[in-house]
Amino acid sequence: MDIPKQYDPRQAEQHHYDRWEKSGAFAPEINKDPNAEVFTIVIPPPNVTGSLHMGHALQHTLMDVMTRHKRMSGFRTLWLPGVDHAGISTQLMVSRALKKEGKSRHDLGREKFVERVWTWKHESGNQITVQMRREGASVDWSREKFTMEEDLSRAVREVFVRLYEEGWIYRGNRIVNWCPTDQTVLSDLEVEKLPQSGKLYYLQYPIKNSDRHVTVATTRPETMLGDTAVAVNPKDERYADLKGQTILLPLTKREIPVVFDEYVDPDFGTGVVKITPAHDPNDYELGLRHNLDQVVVIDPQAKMTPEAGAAFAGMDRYQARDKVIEEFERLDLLEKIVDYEFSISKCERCKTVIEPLISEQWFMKMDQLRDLALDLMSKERKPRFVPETPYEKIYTNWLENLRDWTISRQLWWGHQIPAWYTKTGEVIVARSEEEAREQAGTAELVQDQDVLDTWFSSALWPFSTLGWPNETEDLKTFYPTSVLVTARDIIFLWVSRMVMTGMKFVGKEPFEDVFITGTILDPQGQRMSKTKMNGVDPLDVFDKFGVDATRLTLAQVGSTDTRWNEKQVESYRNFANKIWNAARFCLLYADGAEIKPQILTENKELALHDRWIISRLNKTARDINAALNAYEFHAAVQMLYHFFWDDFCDWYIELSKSDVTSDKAGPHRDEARSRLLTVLEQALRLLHPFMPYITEELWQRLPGDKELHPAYAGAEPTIMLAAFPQGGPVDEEAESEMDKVIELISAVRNIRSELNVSPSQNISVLVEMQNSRLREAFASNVNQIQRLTRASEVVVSDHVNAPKASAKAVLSSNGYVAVPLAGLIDFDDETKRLKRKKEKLESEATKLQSQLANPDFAQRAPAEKVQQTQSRINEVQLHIKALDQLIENLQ
RNA sequence: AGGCACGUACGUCAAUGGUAGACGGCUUCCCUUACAAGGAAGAGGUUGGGGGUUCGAGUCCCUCCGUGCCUACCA
Repeated sequence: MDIPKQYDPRQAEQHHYDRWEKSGAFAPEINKDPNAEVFTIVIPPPNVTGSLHMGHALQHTLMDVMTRHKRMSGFRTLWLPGVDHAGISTQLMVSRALKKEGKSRHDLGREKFVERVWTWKHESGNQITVQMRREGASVDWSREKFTMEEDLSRAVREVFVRLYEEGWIYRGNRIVNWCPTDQTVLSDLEVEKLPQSGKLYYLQYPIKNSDRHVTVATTRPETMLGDTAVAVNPKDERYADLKGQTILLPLTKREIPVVFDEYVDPDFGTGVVKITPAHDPNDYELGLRHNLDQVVVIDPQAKMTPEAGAAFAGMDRYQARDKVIEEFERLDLLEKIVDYEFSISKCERCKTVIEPLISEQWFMKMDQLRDLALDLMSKERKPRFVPETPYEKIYTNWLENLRDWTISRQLWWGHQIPAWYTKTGEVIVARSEEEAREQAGTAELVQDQDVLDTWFSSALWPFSTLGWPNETEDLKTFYPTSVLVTARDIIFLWVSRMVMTGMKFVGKEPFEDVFITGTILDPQGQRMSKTKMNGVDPLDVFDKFGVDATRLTLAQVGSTDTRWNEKQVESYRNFANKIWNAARFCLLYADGAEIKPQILTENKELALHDRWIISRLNKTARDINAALNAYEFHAAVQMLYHFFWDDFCDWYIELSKSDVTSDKAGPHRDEARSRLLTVLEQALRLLHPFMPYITEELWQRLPGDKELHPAYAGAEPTIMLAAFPQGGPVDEEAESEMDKVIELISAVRNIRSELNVSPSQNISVLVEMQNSRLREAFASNVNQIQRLTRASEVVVSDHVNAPKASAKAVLSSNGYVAVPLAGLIDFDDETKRLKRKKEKLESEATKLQSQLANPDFAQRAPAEKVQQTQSRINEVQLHIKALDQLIENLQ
């Protein structure tokens, strides 16, 4: 067999995914066990406009690790993929393309525009699904969903109608966040507040029938044209005499009242606030309380309206601002302008400054839905957040302060609101136009032009994708899903809403657990973002180091924020190469070997290193299962790395090498080779959820029949469907004896290194060991010890007469090892070397003894702890004593 | 403005209140017949500062310093 010396990730990545997908191994139907437990994940649907970024790669890796682990453990697994129609982003993207042709969406008209979006979707909207295949994501493509397709749209309409009938969805005229660029309303969660340095303008408003004035402070002077009152705090004695006074609003000739409201903070600014109910959310609320007029002076294009006055009508809001200031200056009513830091609301997508406007929109009442989610948390503690802190609290706090959700959007791309209007203005909400006609008793209906917020359909994702509102088999089988894996920034936008709708419409929580991933930051600790251009493209990393190495790096990130560190990926690339070469060795000596998992459990007389590796394998498998079930990905990766590299490669392969590579063919050699190959095969299975490509590539090269998990009997062979090792008995005796063998070999290597004895120089190794069991263990491993210490002879005895000119090291359990080095030993240096070791031990002993000497410790610490400390002291002291002996012998 | 996290080796990160670890990097030696993307052996820490609780603190409490994140209607 010809196996290259270096692992080529690209080669493996090209060969397996298609076969997996076509064989149906990703679909739950592959599992033939009718009693199999079910494991489900629905993917957070990426935007159809999106391409893969590090956040996706992280989430997908974790979901794939879980899914592959559960699948190999015999679960009926479904990882359901899909894509979100992403209303605003997609509409913007297609509009931009149109602009290049010199057209706007209005030139096309709604119908043609939407057609155009669909064409775009079919041509270039599947980029991310291609990239997910590269990642190795074992999603069931046969169930792939898109939020705009008919069955999901049906679910959207169903939910809308039901909530409308209950009075939880309503239409109303309220102040909303308006984006003048995108020409649509936005929910509170779609605007971001950014700190900004600006100016605070102090304007003087004359008081009628008086020569006095009040001064108000504002960051947006242009809104004064829409002022309908000024307000002061009722407790503010400075302004008590304003009661009943009228203000002459400059530039407008309007007379406006003074109102008294607790909202005003007397300590800020002048303590007098100008009130513009039509253009500020707080003023709007205050206006309602005091029955104030709403004068609209800014229109949806952010231009001034005729109501702003002839001098301003048609002017841009910022131009108007300058003009207002100019006028105030001219009238000598501008008191001062000061520099001021404040936050400004911007459209999350296009960064335009939001203009609060009064507008007729659809809203969803959230109080009862919110209570469903809060009750679920308080009564059943669901969903379970991982990590629990701080996310459980963040989630509940947010729910407690939840306000109504603006669900309509003035876009064309999205789910058109299933509401129709009759000529007389009657509103009909229905599941379809026919239904609406029936209800209205007329065919002359006009459908509402708005669409729903993209997150409306996302909120239904865990059940709409499984066929709801139909009572499908999939819904019965896979809902509630097992775990949701997502980033923390959409806990409110998405997670909470899924919980609420899931409870309301299916009556059960949509997922048991919510795993919140960490964030991958750039090397400077900054968030990766398109605008900063500091993002690392996962596909570049795949190309450079391979998908498997990247996945291992990402899996380790888990739920902690981590700075991107390419070195880490490189080290896992090296790990992949190590795996490759370990397998290469096993395969080079596979003649006569077969994979027999039963040898791992049968009670047979085996050599120490065989018993040891089986024990290590069992323990590692057990611990990895536990770690994965607890979402401790970091721990699982560490365990795999150490098991494979340290235990399997550095020790087991080396210890079994002489048997495996022996010239003598025969059962002894065959069995050694079979054990090696079997352990390798088990290790590949453990690695597979993390490193699907290399493990499959190697597994396919292993000789003979390889067993699949019984649930997948008869399926096309793939490591994907082999049973995940569950772990078995741990052989404490073998582990402890092996530790001593390792200690002995390390001690000799240490002597070699410290005394600069070249590896090529022959040495003798003399071992004195009082403990008979260990003496036997050493004796029966003389060949291995000799090989690994590169010694010409190894003598093990209960008493050795080592020459004085020997380098020595103390072994635990009453023994020492001596390496005679006539001519190379300087007695003074050797004494110093041993004394250095002694010093280290002495400082440890001192520390422990002072602890033990403390009567409080002996009294209050658990007996077990005291016992442990005592026995450690004994051990250390024994070691010191032995060292003293060696030092004395040198004198 | 409030709230919440975080601060551990040169770097990135681990550590149910019980002797502080891993990987990379670094130093020395070695192309030993799976692998130099490798092997062997090392060096490296008052766990941001200070105080407290405890027999015992990286871990719990207080405080200061530093860094992030989220929420918010201060015009």
